Amino acid sequence: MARKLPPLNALRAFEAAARHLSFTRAADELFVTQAAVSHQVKTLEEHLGIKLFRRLNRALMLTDEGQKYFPDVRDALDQLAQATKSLHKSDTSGVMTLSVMPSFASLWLVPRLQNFTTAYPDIDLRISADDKIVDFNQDDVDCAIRYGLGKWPNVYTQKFLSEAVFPVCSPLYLEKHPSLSDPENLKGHVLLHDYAVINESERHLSWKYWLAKAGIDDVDHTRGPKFSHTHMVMQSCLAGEGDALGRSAMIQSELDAGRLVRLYDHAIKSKVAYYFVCPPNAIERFKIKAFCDWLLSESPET
Amino acid sequence: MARKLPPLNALRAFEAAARHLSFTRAADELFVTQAAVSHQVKTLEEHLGIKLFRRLNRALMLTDEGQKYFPDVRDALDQLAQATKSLHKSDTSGVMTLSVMPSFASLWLVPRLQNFTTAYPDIDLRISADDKIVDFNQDDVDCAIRYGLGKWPNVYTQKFLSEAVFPVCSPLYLEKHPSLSDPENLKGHVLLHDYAVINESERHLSWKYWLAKAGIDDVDHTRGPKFSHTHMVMQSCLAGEGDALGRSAMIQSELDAGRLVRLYDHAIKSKVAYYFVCPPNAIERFKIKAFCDWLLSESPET
DNA sequence: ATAACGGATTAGAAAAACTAATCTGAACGA
DNA sequence: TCGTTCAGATTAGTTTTTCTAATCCGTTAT
Repeated sequence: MARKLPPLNALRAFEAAARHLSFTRAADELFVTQAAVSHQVKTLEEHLGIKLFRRLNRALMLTDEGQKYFPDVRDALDQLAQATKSLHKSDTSGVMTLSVMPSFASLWLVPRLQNFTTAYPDIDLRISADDKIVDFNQDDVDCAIRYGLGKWPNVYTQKFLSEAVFPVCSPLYLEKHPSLSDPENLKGHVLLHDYAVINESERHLSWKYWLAKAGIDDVDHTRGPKFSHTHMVMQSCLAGEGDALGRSAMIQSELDAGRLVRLYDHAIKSKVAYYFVCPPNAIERFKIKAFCDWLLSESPET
Repeated sequence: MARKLPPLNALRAFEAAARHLSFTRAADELFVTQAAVSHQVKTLEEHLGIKLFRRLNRALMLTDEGQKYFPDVRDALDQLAQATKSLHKSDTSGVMTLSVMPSFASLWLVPRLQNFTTAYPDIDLRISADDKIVDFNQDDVDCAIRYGLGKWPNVYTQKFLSEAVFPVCSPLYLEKHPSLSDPENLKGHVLLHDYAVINESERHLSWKYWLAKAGIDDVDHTRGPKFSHTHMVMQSCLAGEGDALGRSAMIQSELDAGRLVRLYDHAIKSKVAYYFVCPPNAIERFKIKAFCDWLLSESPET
């Protein structure tokens, strides 16, 4: 095909200058100096071999040729702007892929998801439940939910849910075990562990950390069954097999339903929280923005 | 208004890549490397926050969003290309200003001009008869005819008429004066001078130079009336008042009509000639090209 | 006269674009 | 299963373009 196009940035300058009939005002619009516009227009005129403006003493006017050229250029640029806007604003339908940790997906997200799909029936949300941190450049994913401190480079970040950690157990278990009015009583309890909690950033989810924070040093934090995933820990706990460290975000519905009860008020309010992340400009997109807004609306914190 | 446009050059790269479904082939079309296209597309995708391509192992395909964006971008760029082409090719009407030396205008150009205006009735040719050399950046002139060696910077140059210089007189004058079979006889003649001929590049138009070239050293080249313009010299000569140095380009019609006769065969074929000049790319314009072509067609040399 | 306006010009700084070289991962072929 | 090819990604450094700051110039308004 090999289209022959003039310098496109120069066209933009020309269009603005023609619209304003002033290099100075065009420069303001484009956030550059008057000199820049002057250069660009000159470049264009030289490229075309056609004078587009008649520079008068105090005014600027289009030559016949400029007069003829301007509407076409304006319309074409309008079309580009329009197409770009549509791309951002009106992608109200189609696939949107979200990457999320499996535990969060099953315990928090999925139970609430119906609200979203009802509100936006045209958005085909795909959940990619995976513990690895996605690279938006690499993986075919539009946005993600991440758990951490909110410091990730090169992404738009929006915190939507913070988390407190405290011991919970089933009412059944509570009946059968020593009073828990005092944390010391934990000595006689079965502690359920999530052994996926290994790295530093998640140590606040371990009994060791929680007991230390609570000032309890005579309970053996290594005792009790260990599970590979949070939801297995919770299943065990719901079944009345012991005490688990509950993450507020994950167990709210269980607490509400009375299937779990909270022991003591002492909670570790962690700095770690749940964040919505997406590529820096993707938040402009209708779908992405809609989902992010929905997350915030589902959060008890907003 | 403040239109919000993505990086335009990146759009061009995207369009080509989408059309070819290959960065490599797009790069070929745009005369850049594959890496450049890759960069540009990435820039665009980051700017938009939207992935436009799905990079597969061996193939490239558009994402849903890219699919939607592409036709709009293609059409807009087409429109720009079209508008630009129109500007160049189909400005078959309207004003076109030509700068030309007054002498050449009256003696060569104007007599022939009817042929041009008949062929292109929609082109409104304005003749700006002026001896100064125009600056296309400064003066509101589309093209010019210049007399010289054809070495002007920053302009498109097309030689269309070279010039020989030789003595002429009117038949009347010839009758009344000594035989002119021999250049020596010029001694008894009246020499008509063009005193506008002052600078080096025009010395070949002076009797002094011509006589020297003809190997005649016993004729006083300072004798005779002096006129400020070529056409005054010619008027005097036509009136039978003396011998003038005729410039072939200017007097062809007088010779043809028998109003002037040529003396001797000895002519100075000068390196100086008549050139059509215009801004470098202006020759792409229909009007300009048409005029230049017409000049060439009017020249006896083509 | 003189200030103000609006564009042009110039030189140099900043930013964008491009290239060359290399890497990657998948598919193809023997 | 190894090596080759293909197409895009990446990286670092260069080149080109674009932009700015400062100043100039001609005109107009006060």
